[in-house]
Amino acid sequence: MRMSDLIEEFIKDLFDDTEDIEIQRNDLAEHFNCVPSQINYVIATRFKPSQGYYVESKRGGGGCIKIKKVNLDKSDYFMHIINNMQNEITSNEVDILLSDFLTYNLITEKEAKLLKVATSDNVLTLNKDIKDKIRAKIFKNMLLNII
Amino acid sequence: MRMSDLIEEFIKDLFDDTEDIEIQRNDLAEHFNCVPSQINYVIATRFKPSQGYYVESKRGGGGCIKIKKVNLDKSDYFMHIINNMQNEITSNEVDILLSDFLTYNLITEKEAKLLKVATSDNVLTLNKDIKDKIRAKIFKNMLLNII
DNA sequence: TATAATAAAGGTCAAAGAAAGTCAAAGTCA
DNA sequence: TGACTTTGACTTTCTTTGACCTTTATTATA
Repeated sequence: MRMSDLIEEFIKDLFDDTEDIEIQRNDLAEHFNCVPSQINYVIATRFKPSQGYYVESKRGGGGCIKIKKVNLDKSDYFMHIINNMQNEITSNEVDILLSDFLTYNLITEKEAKLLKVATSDNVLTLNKDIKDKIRAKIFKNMLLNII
Repeated sequence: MRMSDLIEEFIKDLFDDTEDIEIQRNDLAEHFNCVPSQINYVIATRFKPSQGYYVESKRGGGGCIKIKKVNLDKSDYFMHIINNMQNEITSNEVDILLSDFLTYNLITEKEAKLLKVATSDNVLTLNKDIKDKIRAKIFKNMLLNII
């Protein structure tokens, strides 16, 4: 499994029953035996606002990275995601959203599978720019129907 | 025997008792001493939706190709539909199929709705010729995952 | 005490690496 | 000859790594 996926999982496990966590970049990097900037990569790709996370950090001695999960009720959460989604989305981003939805039991496995399939790269054989737009449309519209 | 046939056989043997497998293109190519793109050829020609397979992949470090096998015996009717569908379909034709599926209780209302949304004209804002092709792909692949 | 130096975080960005995808030319074989 | 197969150069996507930068806190010093 990919290092970045492990780190992502690790961080998500920290949200046990709180919605606010704090990590130290260097410690985490050491724990995973990777360069510190990899933590930034994971946060940048897996904890974006459009995925329902807010991140803030502080440098200097005692610095840290705080990640906050927006925790709304089901339909608000979806609306948040839908509203904050750009009008394009990559299949990677879809994967991450789906895994979040599943984690919080917002959708069923079957629905996740259908969302995934309908928006997958193998199915949407189009140029990248237009593909990501169509994907976003399909995704949003399907989501609206699942709510 | 042809290389492609050997590779096909090899992959099919991986479906031992699971219906989901994962391969690494480069490893497989190395194993068979062929160029990596030959794996794509095998997948493209022997693991099509009409043959009951759903494929997805991911690039980059730790990337892989996942193939899912659909059990056809149970769903002759679906396979018949998938097999006989041209590689393009209009939204009207989708409607007709969906209403048939519902009539015979092959899918749920919810699934029908999702199929409809994901393939609707409003969502697939593309030129007609390409639109009907993409629609067919989405439809087939979603169906495979509903079976 | 105010200031300067140092240490201790975290941030950025681009290059390198690791997969898989595409496409068309060349080869094979019935 | 025409359909299928093999090959390889080139592309795209995603991840990993590292050198260098900025911000903040602490400590030493005039």
